[in-house]
Amino acid sequence: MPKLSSPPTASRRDPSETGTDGRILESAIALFAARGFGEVSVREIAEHANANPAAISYYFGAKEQLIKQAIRAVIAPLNVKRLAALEKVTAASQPPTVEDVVRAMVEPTVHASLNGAGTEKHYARIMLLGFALRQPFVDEVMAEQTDIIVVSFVEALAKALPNASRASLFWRYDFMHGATQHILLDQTRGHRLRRLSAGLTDTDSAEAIIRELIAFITAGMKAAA
Amino acid sequence: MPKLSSPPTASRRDPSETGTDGRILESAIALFAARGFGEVSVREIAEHANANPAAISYYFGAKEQLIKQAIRAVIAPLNVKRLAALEKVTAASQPPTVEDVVRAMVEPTVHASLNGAGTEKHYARIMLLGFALRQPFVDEVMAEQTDIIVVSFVEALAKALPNASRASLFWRYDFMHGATQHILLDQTRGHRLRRLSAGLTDTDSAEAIIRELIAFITAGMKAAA
DNA sequence: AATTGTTTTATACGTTTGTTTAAAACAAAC
DNA sequence: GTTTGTTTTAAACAAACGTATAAAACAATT
Repeated sequence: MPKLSSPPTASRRDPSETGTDGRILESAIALFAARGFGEVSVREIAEHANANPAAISYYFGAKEQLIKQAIRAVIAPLNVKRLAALEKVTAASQPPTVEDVVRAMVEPTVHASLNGAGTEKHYARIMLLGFALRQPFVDEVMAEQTDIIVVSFVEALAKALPNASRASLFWRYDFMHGATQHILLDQTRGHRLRRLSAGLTDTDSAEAIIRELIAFITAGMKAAA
Repeated sequence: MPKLSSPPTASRRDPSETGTDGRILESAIALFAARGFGEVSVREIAEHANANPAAISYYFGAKEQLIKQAIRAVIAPLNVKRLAALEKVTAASQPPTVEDVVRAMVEPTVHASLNGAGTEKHYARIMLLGFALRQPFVDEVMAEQTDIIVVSFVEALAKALPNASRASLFWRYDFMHGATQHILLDQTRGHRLRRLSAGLTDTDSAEAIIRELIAFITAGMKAAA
């Protein structure tokens, strides 16, 4: 158990400043993303981080805490970008267009997953695993990280589509999320869509994904009820 | 290892005819869906099925084979329904509408997940877990079960949208899949969307989900390139 | 140089894991 | 009723798991 006085992790802010705890967290994220939470052992993480297994207990306590921190570390910075992009289009005197709002969600998400440096690029996989592992402690951190985003974007969509019902906007937000999330997994799943389409879909190209997603989702958002 | 002469599993067709192997498979599916492949032990499955742990080895060999059979048993019958629904709308003399094709995908999928009897109702979770667990033997069975569906539906979409590019249709098929898949998980994730929308979205209602999905996806499919 | 607080290490504990073995129980055929 | 083939069982295997312990190494302060 970590010392109660001045927990080392809480004080450090940037995990890329390679202290032992930062190395552990980065290794955990990379290995989790590649193979899954339950499929990676703390020993493997420690080895990958050039650290001792006991150092994980020292800095993070139990494995559950490490998983929570990993989810947080990947999603939180992306949320900052999404909310910043959203504010940029909603702060204007004119109400935003549907495409503006959709872009504020899609662009940061796709760029992080495909071109992101560091832990950002593991967003899609970590998100998927967070949805897959159905345990209370995961639900907690997932809700903590994603609830605000849903509400903020639905509000912005309501400004862009004043005649749409609130219910429709919640449904369609979820469809947007699902479509975006799923296409971003193609890269890590052996480019299944690219293979099936005989190369017609370049699922490594952030620009292509963004273009196609925005066209599809924007039209879907505008659909009649 | 099972006897090589006349393997017991291969000869039985309906897993609900409660032989020991059928009970094991059903228990495995239910437990896997609830908690994940790696998080459920063969001992738990055996106990839930009122069987001996060794019976799993006897009928299925290794745990990997049991996982493969579980994925197959859940997805295969649903694929039959989807292809039947698709054939019904493409067999006519007139080309199908976009909505026809979308409905042929959405309706069987949603009904299976929400109103399905037996193992069908675990479709969304098993599908998610199949995508989450990135191992060669899982990729194999997932491809085996889903590749034909992609190709068939993209072909049908091409008939409904003769002016759309093939590339667009592949992209949008994937978006359709992602949106459908994700909304079906809300039920098993504590009704997160329903909670955030303060009850405006009834994610237990197959009719509501189908209606909203079809409106959104059909509009997305028709979007200009 | 000695002291204090923090970090890292080697080692071990008790469980649980997937799988195997060989014997027992059962069923069917003659 | 004995034989033959199949199914089920109890018991055990080695390996891997998460975590704890206590000593060593290190760093900072006086």
